[in-house]
Amino acid sequence: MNRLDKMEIVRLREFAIAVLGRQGPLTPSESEAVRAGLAEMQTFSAGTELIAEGAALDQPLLLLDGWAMRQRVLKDGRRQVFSFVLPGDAIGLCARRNGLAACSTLALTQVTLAPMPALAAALHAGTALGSLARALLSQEETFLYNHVVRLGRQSAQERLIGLLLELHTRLDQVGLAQDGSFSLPLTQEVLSDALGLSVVHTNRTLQQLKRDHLIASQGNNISLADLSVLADMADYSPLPRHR
Amino acid sequence: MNRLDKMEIVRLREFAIAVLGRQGPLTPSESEAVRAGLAEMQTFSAGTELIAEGAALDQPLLLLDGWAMRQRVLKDGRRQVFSFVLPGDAIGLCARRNGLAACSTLALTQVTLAPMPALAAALHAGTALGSLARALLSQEETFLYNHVVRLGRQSAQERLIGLLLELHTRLDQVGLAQDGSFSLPLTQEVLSDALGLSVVHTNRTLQQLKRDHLIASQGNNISLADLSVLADMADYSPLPRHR
DNA sequence: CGGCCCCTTGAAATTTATCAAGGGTTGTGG
DNA sequence: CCACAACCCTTGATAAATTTCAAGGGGCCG
Repeated sequence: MNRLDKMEIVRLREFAIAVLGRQGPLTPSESEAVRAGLAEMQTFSAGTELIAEGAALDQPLLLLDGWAMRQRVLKDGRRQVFSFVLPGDAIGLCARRNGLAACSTLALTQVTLAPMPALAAALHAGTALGSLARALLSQEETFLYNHVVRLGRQSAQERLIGLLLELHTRLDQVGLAQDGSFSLPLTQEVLSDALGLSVVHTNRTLQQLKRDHLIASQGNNISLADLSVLADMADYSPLPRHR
Repeated sequence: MNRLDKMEIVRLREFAIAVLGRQGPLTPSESEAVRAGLAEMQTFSAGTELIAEGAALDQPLLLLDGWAMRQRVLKDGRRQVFSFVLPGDAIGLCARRNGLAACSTLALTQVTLAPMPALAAALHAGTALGSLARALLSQEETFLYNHVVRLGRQSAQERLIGLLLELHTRLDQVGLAQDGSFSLPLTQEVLSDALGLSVVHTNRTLQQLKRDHLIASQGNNISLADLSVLADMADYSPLPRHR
């Protein structure tokens, strides 16, 4: 846990309110509950386990800053990363009573979270916050299905492009991408464990994409050269596939 | 759609009632609703699309007989099978309002289904049927996560064993496996599309398992020789991994 | 009988993993 | 301020897993 300066706290509050209000204005009582949650925001350092596999999902948290991931580790140490949790996403939100976590969630960077029981409360409501809560869950499901397709039926290059495009779409949605580029705080090892590849192969695939001028990077920043070309290469559609 | 003889209808009703009552006795009104649903059972032939990708999930159906699968097809024809739907499972059940199907569901064999709105109604109730409905959904989620691990981090042999063990566990749960053996109405092509392998490789992997006397088959029937040896080979645990 | 579907096989090509090692950067303690 | 460790990225060489291509066989059904 860590101190945030005042400016940062203000920024994160505004971010949260913008994200939660994406589907429409909140009701007064929802607003109140959101405000209360935001007052409790906390910061955790990279590597912290935010939710353990099998834990009860009863206290949704809104991720305000930083990245987290959902993962599982096999007996022999192999690891699979299921998904990434980005700012504006919820952790521990579940549409079922007594839901349990199917995998553990770890902070990938320093993260700031705020308890957001209002999300759970709104889940079955007809309000904008309710739609948002359900949209978060349904996106999560969609992303998992898309990930299965990548792992099961796509080449290394397609997997990588598909994942990068998905991350871009999601970050763009909350204002964290500019013109195809965004901060990607993942080691190649984490990326590999998400994509089901070896680190060496991930490295080479990334380099090939750079050589082909399809992506560029400096430090943690990555930039996707031509979204529509990339989307075509990986059979990627930014929106749910029906529609 | 197809005619069922009377004996078969009786058998399927009893099967449904046993499955739905697995978590405890139903309330009178639930019983009534279940009975009403069962009166409407229908049969569809193999290949029928039971739910289209993007369709509204508002009418849960209980699968009484036969197998179905959830799948998606890429632009170029590659296919990924996400999961199998076995007797006793629900199709079109969703914990969220206005949920949409993330993939399409197809009948793999001739199937018999009964509308079961009582499952949706019970989702947020404290009754035994409510627990069952939630258990069905949470199992489905668990299976999907397990499948991601298979595709991302396991070898062909591990994937195959893991899937066969999962199918065995699930069929055993509803009385459709005897002593490690069960009916497996899947072509090797479907199996391959689930496991993310080529048909040829699936075929060879299966044969190797047979040569090693780990499995045996005749026709659609498969039999798993030693469940604990197999479980060990594929890092498989029949129950949710926590516990 | 012919066609279709599914399973099987061999050979070759391709993709991906593994092994081993070196380089760069960063943070930390001497 | 330097030395060292830890971590991450990179590279080359080799091995292994998996795919692709091509073809043949068997069973089932119209």
